Amino acid sequence: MRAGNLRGMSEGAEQSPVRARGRRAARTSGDDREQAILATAERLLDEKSLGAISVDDLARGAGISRPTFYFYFPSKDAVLLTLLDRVVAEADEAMRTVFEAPAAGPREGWQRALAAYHDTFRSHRALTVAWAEARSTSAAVRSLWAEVFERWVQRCAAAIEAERARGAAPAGVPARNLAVALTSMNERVIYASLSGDGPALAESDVVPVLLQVWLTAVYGRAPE
Amino acid sequence: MRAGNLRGMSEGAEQSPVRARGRRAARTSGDDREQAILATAERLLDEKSLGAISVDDLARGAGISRPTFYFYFPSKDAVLLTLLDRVVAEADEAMRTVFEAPAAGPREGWQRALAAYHDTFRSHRALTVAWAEARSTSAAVRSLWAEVFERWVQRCAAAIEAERARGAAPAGVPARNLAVALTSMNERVIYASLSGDGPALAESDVVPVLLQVWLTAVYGRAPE
DNA sequence: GAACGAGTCAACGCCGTGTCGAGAAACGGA
DNA sequence: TCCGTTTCTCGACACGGCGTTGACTCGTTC
Repeated sequence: MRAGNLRGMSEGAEQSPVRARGRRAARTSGDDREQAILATAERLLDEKSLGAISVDDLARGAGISRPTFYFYFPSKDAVLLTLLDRVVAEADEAMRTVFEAPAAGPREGWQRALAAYHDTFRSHRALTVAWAEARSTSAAVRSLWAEVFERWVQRCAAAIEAERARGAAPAGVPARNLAVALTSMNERVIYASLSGDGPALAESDVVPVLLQVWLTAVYGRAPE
Repeated sequence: MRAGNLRGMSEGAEQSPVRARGRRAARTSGDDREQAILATAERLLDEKSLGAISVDDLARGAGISRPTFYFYFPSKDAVLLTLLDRVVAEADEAMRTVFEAPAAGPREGWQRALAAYHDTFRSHRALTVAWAEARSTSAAVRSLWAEVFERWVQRCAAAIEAERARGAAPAGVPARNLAVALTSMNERVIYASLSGDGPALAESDVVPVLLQVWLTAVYGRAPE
């Protein structure tokens, strides 16, 4: 009895589901179904919100019955989590790239980081919106988000501290607090521009505006 | 047949539910029930999330049966919306007060505005968290939020423009875009600190950090 | 060809929502 | 005082989503 990949219970590593133990992964029709479910989920998310998608929709879309769905995934959230793992990997990779590449100057560097953040989520609009939606209902989704957020905050806080250390940025509130506030801004502004609900910035305005706020917050000074 | 107050359908004004048409509001046991429902909702929200509260919980808490609940409110969301109307009124009042009172200086003024924003939502923690949660499931809730957000943005954008006009703040990205980004930051940072999920600022750090970002973003300059 | 595991699904139980229609309770007039 | 109207109440229902159970098929392996 395949337990599905266990997203949804116990957080943690759990990279690839140990799959293909047998020499040649004999008869993998099961994997096809699993992929079909994931593909269906991604397709349906382009059309409707996560809440409007039922397990039955996913099963039908993958050409199986509802109980069979549960053979592959323990819940709808687990499907989302599996999909999100890809996005998270991509986001982490983008972050690594950006923070390790040498920048021509501060403006260049922060600009690139913000653009990377924006691009990553913009290129997975539907998933990003579903992610935010599921945060209120699933602790696992919430904590996956918290991990990603935390990694960005740490990178940014470290970068701010480095700028302060070399005398390029003035001291002020703790670097970590600054990073938390600014990263929160990124998150909310980008989400609003992707989901299109309420007053939001046009996509082309997002990075310039965020950049201005980041630069002044990190390097600028208040009046008096 | 009382239609309940019609929160949940057709947005709009709809201040007080036209109640008490009869000379003396003869026999208002109905109002008592309605208040009981609202009070129950507020009490339960302190204990559990909106999603974990069923219509049955609200009905039982108010001492009535589930069908009777529907005599007073068309849905659970409508109860929340009614509760939120109070918070919105309070937030608008706080905003009006803050923006109309003369400030000793820029720092004073913005500090007061941020504190007002923070205080308003902090004093209704449970409702604020429920509000955010319901935004993903109810269009009415979403649009109520958008209205409040928009009013703050307009006030702040106007204030920024005034500062620019009198030469105190440099030109840069459009004032409205700046206001949208900064207000988004407020929203997200305050929500995170109230809901306590994921990495968040301590409540006492919220206003100082936000203030630093606002001041530098409005008045400061980027390097080069 | 028996035993096994992977895969499949009809049928079930549970819980939440919202509605319908039959009443009880209070009032306002004739 | 009775009678109609309005207000209010709820038992019973229909529906839909979730997750589980138990039996059944079908290849593979020994």
